[in-house]
Amino acid sequence: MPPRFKEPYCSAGCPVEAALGLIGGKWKGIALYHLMGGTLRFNEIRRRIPGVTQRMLTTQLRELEADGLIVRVVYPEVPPRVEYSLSAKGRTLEPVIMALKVWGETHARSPQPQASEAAA
Amino acid sequence: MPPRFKEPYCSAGCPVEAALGLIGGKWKGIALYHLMGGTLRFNEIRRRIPGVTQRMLTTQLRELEADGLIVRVVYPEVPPRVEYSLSAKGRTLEPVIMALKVWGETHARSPQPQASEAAA
DNA sequence: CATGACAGTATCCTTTTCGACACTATAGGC
DNA sequence: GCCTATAGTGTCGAAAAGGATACTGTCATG
Repeated sequence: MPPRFKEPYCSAGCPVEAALGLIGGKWKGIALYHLMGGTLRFNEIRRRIPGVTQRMLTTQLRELEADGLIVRVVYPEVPPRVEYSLSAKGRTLEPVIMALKVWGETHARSPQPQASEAAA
Repeated sequence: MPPRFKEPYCSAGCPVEAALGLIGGKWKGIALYHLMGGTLRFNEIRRRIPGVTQRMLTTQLRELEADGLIVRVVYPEVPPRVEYSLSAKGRTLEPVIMALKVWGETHARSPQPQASEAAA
């Protein structure tokens, strides 16, 4: 849980930090983004996010659930099946995530994911 | 500097994390927010953000500067005068910050600053 | 002369976050 | 019997972020 706002230390800019506190986890943005495409199982999300470990993904998803942004449904089957989807509150985040995404695509292409096509 | 995206580990959700990496510092959101109101001196920002230390504010502002989001102008005067303002790139963040702010105001009133009016 | 404002630095420390790895339990395929 | 897949948990350690405090140097004020 992000310990961002323990006290009402800030005046007007605070909601910004509050929102950031909820979606600021390292993998939360991507997870939410993928869930915007619809319900996904745990390993489906995991496969969509190369580099994340189970433990990390579990943690992040649980925090999102605790914050009421996603819904976690466990089917008492074997092998286990757990489905994640956005909650109503989570869906209200779509414009925010999209604003972040559009801005990132336009202005933050820092991680330029090519190191070999400089001259290609 | 936020070491968020060292490798191109993610596909489509990545710009979201990239954007988050730039504005995700603890005080960056508020600082940017206040700078949207116009140019401010160091201590003016500081006074607008109760709870931040010089060191933290310096760090965050320098990172924002390094990321090209704000402009820092030093006037070779005595006593020193340093003015901070949004860069052109920083101004493109306004809709993002505002989306965050609106969402936070609407959905993230978590820090409900009361703990004694439960039965009152 | 002492103090405060300005805009920081330097040093140290604590908290938080992130990540690697091993482990659970069951079922199905070979 | 062994391996894989499912969705995790537990433990440990490293790294990063955040924070407390003290210090710089000059000028104006009292």
